[in-house]
Amino acid sequence: MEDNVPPKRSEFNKGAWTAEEDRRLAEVIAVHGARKWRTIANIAGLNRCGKSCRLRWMNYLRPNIKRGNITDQEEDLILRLHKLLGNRWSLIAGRLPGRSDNEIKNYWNSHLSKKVNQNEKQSGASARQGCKSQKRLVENAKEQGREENTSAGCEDSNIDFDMDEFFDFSNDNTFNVEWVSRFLQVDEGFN
DNA sequence: AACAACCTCAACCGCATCAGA
DNA sequence: GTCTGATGCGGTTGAGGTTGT
Repeated sequence: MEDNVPPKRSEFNKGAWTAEEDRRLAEVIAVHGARKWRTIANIAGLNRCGKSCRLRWMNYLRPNIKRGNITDQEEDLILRLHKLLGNRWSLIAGRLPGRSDNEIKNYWNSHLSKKVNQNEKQSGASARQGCKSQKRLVENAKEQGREENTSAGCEDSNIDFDMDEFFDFSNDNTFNVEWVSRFLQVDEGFN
């Protein structure tokens, strides 16, 4: 029955990574950089798919990665950003240095989603307020003269401007930083 | 002490998007 | 413009750990 079976991705190693695999992956990335993940997996002699290597690097091996001990400040920021962005974990993680999208997502699912649900039960209107907040976000952004680049979308919230670009703080976009922090302050009143 | 129920988090999967040929 | 492989993302799963009975 096993004859003539073509190689499949199911033949890759799965499950938890060993310390030796971690070491080999880190070594190869140190030399070749964190790209071409399939090549990296081959060079390292890891019987893992490229995706698996990337995930391991991004969530665990990457330099400066922080794991566990999410502070109150970070938690607060996650809550606020989730309110703005929804389940766009990579964007949220991008605002939390050293945190991975996977960790943020896990933390949300195991801790914060319950908190939020409880809060929403306590104040039934809060969900609607959240929508209002998002609408205000869009309207304010447009008022600030950013009508251009409004094509990409966030289907479930009817936000129709390019959130990725809007929240790209990486290129000295002080307008965004200041504006969002103002928004977050104003939004306090809705909680 | 033993077991069940629950929780956490690392890892996998499928899909969407991007980039190069 | 189209195709194909690579990459990135969010949802989901399951093993191991913790807590409650």
